[in-house]
Amino acid sequence: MSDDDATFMADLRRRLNRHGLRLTPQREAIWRLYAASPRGYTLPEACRALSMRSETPVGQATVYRVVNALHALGYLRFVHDPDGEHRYLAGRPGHVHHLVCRACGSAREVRDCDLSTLQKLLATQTGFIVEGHHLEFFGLCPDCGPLPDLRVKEALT
Amino acid sequence: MSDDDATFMADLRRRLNRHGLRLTPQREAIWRLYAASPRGYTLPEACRALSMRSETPVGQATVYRVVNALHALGYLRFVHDPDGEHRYLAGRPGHVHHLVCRACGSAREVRDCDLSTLQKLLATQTGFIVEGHHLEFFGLCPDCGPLPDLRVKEALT
DNA sequence: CTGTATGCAAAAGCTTTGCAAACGT
DNA sequence: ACGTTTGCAAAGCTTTTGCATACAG
Repeated sequence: MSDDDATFMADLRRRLNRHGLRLTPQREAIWRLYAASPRGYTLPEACRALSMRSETPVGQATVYRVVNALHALGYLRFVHDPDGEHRYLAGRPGHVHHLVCRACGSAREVRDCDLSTLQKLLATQTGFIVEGHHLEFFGLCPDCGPLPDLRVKEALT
Repeated sequence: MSDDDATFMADLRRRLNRHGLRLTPQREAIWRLYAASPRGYTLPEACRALSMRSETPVGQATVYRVVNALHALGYLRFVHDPDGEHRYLAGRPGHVHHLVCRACGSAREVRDCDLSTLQKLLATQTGFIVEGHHLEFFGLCPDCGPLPDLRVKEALT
């Protein structure tokens, strides 16, 4: 285990404790699973991945409960699949958007985002109190694209 | 039935026919349901709304099939609930974003959106082929806001 | 007429919940 | 020790599918 990793786990433990929550082997396993994948997992995917692995298998109900908790604490975010499914990703709290590959599903964070002008304009024009926004870019990552139309591939299966 | 309405239905029929699909009373009922609501419906909500109504009740399987078809044809879009649920809305095809009220859920279209500069920048910086984006604003509509924190209300139920 | 669409009911999948036993602090 | 967490299994949802019947074009 690297130093960074140990430090991070200690942080995670403190942060959980501050909310009256505990760091268990299952919670650590779930965090590690997500931290190791740029693509993230939907809940059913995470259940499958964590029940099949030999070391610290995690029950389905626990996966649902813990992923929701980590999301509420800001340790996990989610992006929307091409199918609209929630795909959870490891990430620290803050205002971040994503660039998601439609072929392999891997995601990168997008830090620049100046929509404040547009938000103010919307507020004046519509009378809405604009509280925030959700923005996702999609396309093909350097490893996947360019490709022929993906539907062609699907048709061959 | 107004002229516009009749014209629209004729368009819908033609467009369906072009894909080998037919305009049935059920499909018309589903379209009308959506066209009449600025808030839209999730699939289960639409099922409930369409099975309870006296005239042309529509079976659940049909609602799922037809909403998906209308979405594929571009007649319905969806936005994401606060819970992340898909809430379908009537709307013509094209590049449109939404401003969604978190209190009543009603949505308004946002037509201005210049993210092309940002998209190009992302493409150069990351090597992704950026194909598009999904953008939603949320806040409180003129009828609903300002309000005290909604979670307070939930806690009292 | 032909092929599409519908409704039913069953199946499959996803998510939540109650509870006794196990465990972290 | 205490209160939290876990896993199981059941229950509650949402969504899909197969098939016989009905209907639009």
